[in-house]
Amino acid sequence: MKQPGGYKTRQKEQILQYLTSHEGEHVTAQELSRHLEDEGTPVGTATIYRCLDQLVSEGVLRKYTLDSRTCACYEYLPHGGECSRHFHLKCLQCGKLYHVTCEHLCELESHILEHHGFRIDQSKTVLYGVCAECREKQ
Amino acid sequence: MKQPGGYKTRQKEQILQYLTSHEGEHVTAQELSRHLEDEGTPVGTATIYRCLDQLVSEGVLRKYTLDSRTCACYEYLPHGGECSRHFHLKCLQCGKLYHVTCEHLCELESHILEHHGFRIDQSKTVLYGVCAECREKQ
DNA sequence: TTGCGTGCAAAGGTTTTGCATGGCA
DNA sequence: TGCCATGCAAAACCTTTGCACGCAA
Repeated sequence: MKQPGGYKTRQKEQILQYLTSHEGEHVTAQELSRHLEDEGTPVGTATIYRCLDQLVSEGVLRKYTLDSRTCACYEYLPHGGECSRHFHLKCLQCGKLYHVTCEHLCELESHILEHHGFRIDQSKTVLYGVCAECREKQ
Repeated sequence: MKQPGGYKTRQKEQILQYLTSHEGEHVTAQELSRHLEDEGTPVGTATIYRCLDQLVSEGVLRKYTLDSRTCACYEYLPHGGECSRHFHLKCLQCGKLYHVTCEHLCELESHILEHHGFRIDQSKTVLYGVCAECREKQ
């Protein structure tokens, strides 16, 4: 999580606006570019990538690289700072992101720290899998 | 998991040989290419990718896409894939990847499945944090 | 001999970089 | 005014594809 970030520009606001209105979904740079063009307010590719990177380093977005896609996905993180206190479960099928606060996970964290010497950074960690809803559909 | 695959060639054997001798590590196509060139037995890029894809579809290798890397990683699956039930811990500072097989993690998996209805896919999940070595340095 | 495997080069797609210009504060 | 942000184009990368030739079975 860094400083407030630089100037406020039309491009930056539009990019963030799109991401926030697609909470819980993963968005690619290309989708974003296409959307902004359709809106009649195109933004250069380089700018899109630069803004996304900036938002990621500010902790506003999270960057994913899913196997199914050939390109990176970005997702808005709604709960800001709170996300460092719980784990994230990301459904590979519907793309939904679940925020889980659970003693088991806290225990896991301390177990790994004590027995494996590794301090997990919850804000960077995402557990991937398939959620209950999607499993029922099958 | 498919049939035995086609002909046996020098290139195919060397690629598999490298992967098996680096069990537990994530290898990229580029590293593989570089290695084979250093050995004095270079293999064309296209061939490398074609062989890797083939081995993945045969279930011999697993393909990853880690966030930190921009390219895909491949890993040999020692026991036909089913027994490689371990989690990955990735150090954000030194970049090292740790493979952890631990009952605690298996329990965690079943806990999340039972209590949260979410089936974790270990092959897609990487726990990020800081390893013991890097923490000592600080 | 048959047809898959290989290597080269070119194409394709995503992301980054250089540089001059534009715009916020 | 001082910087950062933007846009364009080109570059840098990773991966795939087309095609002629090579080689395993």
